[in-house]
Amino acid sequence: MNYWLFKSEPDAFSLDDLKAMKGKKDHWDGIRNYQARNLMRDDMVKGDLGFFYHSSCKVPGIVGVVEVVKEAYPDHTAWDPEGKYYDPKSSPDNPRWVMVDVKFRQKFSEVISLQKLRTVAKLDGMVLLQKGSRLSIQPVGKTHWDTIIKLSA
DNA sequence: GCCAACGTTGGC
DNA sequence: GCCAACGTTGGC
Repeated sequence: MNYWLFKSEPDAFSLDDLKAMKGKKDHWDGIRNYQARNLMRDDMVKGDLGFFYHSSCKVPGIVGVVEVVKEAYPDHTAWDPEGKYYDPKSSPDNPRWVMVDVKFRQKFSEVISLQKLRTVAKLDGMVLLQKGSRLSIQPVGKTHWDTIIKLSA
């Protein structure tokens, strides 16, 4: 059982958007960073849980929890020349990018803001809080996970 | 909108 | 394989 953090701009795709999807699930497409891809492809398994993080918005922070319900498979949005995630170097024969499916699990009663997270000593070392960190899929340690879940209660 | 930090690209 | 130039991310 692994824990993760999924970053998304709520203007593009929010936790509420996920909740509103059929089956409350969707594919996590558009990842175009090798480190993030490798985490999804190599380490993410069905049943893993992840925080849903809202970035580039008024109050950046963790808004809820999602579950990985399908493991990595080719990201077909890379093959659409009209799409904004098009990558000519990816093809069905040789897919360069992958995605997973995630399902809505929980929305916190209030956002646990980045500002708040920075004040919690137990979260020292969390990838999200490291300077210059902009990885869009991040691993979260169990201790950090539990600490944040407690904060949400 | 600014800008620091980071990843990627491509010439050499 | 180095590294300068460029594009992107994301908090503020």
